[in-house]
Amino acid sequence: MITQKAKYALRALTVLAEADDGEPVMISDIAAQQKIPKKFLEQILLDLKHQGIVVSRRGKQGGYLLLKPADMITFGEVLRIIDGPIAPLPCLSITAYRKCDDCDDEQNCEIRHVFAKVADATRKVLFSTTIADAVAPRGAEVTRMLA
Amino acid sequence: MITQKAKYALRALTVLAEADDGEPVMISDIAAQQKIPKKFLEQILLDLKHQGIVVSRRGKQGGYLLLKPADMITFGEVLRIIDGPIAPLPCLSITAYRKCDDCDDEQNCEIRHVFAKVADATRKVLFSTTIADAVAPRGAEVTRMLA
DNA sequence: TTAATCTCTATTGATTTAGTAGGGTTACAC
DNA sequence: GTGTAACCCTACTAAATCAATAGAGATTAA
Repeated sequence: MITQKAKYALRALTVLAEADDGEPVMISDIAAQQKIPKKFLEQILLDLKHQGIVVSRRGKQGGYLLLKPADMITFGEVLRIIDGPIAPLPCLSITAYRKCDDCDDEQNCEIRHVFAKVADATRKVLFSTTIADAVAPRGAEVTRMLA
Repeated sequence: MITQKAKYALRALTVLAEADDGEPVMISDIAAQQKIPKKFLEQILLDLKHQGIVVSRRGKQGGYLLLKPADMITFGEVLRIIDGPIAPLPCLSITAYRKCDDCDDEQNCEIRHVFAKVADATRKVLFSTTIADAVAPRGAEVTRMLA
């Protein structure tokens, strides 16, 4: 299960993706629109800012904007920032590799072998889907395939 | 990430799969062989027993055996028993569906749509891989494909 | 200059994780 | 028929994580 926090982050980004270009959206507007506790959302957006996903403007008329175009922000990178490694085992993580405590011969680990496939399949989906895909009207994928 | 408990469960089952047919394996042997805390393993095997994956014999000369052949026990069903739902969102779980608190129109949820693909891809791997696959010598898959 | 807005750190209660503890029950071996 | 080696079951606990809340600080437009 992904965390509530990650869900909030993705929803918040879809709001920013749908905003007019260059127009910052206030935290409180995002929070209201997506039913996210405002103070919690503040932390989330701050994380996303520190990791280069969004930018902010302070003071009156301030708010948040996407730093990159929505079709350049993948679900995978957002999940990594908020929830940590995508991989189901530490020894399969690309960004946070760690040997399993109870495993000595990693190459021959029966478990690892199977979960490597799971990780690949998951990554394939998460890194090929962007925030733009999420906000696209349903049926857009078909449209694109026909184009 | 899957839990340590699930990893232990899968490893324990591979031990049972490699045991001689009809020969029970003692908890302490499994624990020693796979470096699993014995008392913790007791609980795990008990769960697996209650869910019809293994059977036990009590008393002296007792131990555990697989209830079904190893190639009929999938990673998916073991994970469900130990870690709960496979799905990354409660609203995508087959066995434990629950509406997301913050979501009213499930059909049009942008997030759900993406994670449905993740769930499908994950299930495809987890329910097509069995304990028998895990214990099979490396290269067996290729062998099978050439056969 | 003031009010609206983001920034940052700390704290908290609930839940989950990864075990430990400690009896109880069963059945083989002698 | 008794001892003891095995599984059975429930409860407990320490640490980590999750989902927030709290509150003071910094910045900027009006």
